[in-house]
Amino acid sequence: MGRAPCCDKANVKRGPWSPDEDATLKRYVETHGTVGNWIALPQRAGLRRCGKSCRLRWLNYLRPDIKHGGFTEEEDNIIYNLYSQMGSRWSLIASHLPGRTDNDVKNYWNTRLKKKLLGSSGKSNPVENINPSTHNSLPCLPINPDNQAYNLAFSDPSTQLTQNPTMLSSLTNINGYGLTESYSLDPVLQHSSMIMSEFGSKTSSHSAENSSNISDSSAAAAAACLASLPGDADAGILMDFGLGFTYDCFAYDHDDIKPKD
DNA sequence: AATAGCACCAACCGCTCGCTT
DNA sequence: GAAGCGAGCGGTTGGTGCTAT
Repeated sequence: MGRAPCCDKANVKRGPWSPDEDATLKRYVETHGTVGNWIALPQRAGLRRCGKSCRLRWLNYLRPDIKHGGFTEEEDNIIYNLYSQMGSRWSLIASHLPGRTDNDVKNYWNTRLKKKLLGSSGKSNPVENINPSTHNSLPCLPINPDNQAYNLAFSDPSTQLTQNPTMLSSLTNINGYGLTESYSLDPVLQHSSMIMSEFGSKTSSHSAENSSNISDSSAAAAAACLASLPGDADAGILMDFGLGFTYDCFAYDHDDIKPKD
């Protein structure tokens, strides 16, 4: 048996809200507050609407402190940074933007910011250089003829790589890369990082040439991460070790990053 | 002027979480 | 501990207006 519906769908109105309905809901909430039962609210307020619909209408549109449209550059940057750290946790991201709702931020991201990032000028499309990686699979790094050192930035600053056997084993056995330095606090990104450089043999199966299937969300996360960097880094590698972040680790060319002023 | 395609955004849907009984 | 319920969340859809052809 399925779950009981939250309202009688045959007897509730759907679609856009009329000014009268808005006024009724607003009047009711301003008088009685939002604390309590949203499911019972429409009946008490005299609205033929689903309680969930009332809640959404109030939170996303009628609340007095709501800001609509006109996202600032500063807000864009906050969204970039937070999305790169936590992915599509819209309510959390919105909580850092006074007057913005999760729906607003989500719509703004999906319709504008994502496109802006993936097609950004000046920085090449990170999708070209990043491989998809999945839980417990080996991260994929590009072939690196110049023995380039990569910096690794972790989504969770408290990540203890050396105490995480799965992650450490993966990183030290992939693609001929090796960890050459111990932990430090990255002076640019302000979170823990680790230098890794290439050595030994490489396997072509992990080469950048095979990196065409990156998912949309991973590409967006990578783009957001690159956008948040202060320098000219134009590519990086996302790594997901299943720690609960959109990506757990981000490898990038450290020479591209300029120190903060 | 007509219309096809696109962008935007409000609203809906289904799921999970957490609280209460 | 299990079941029931409401709140909250994120993904998706559909309507509307704008732009290009």
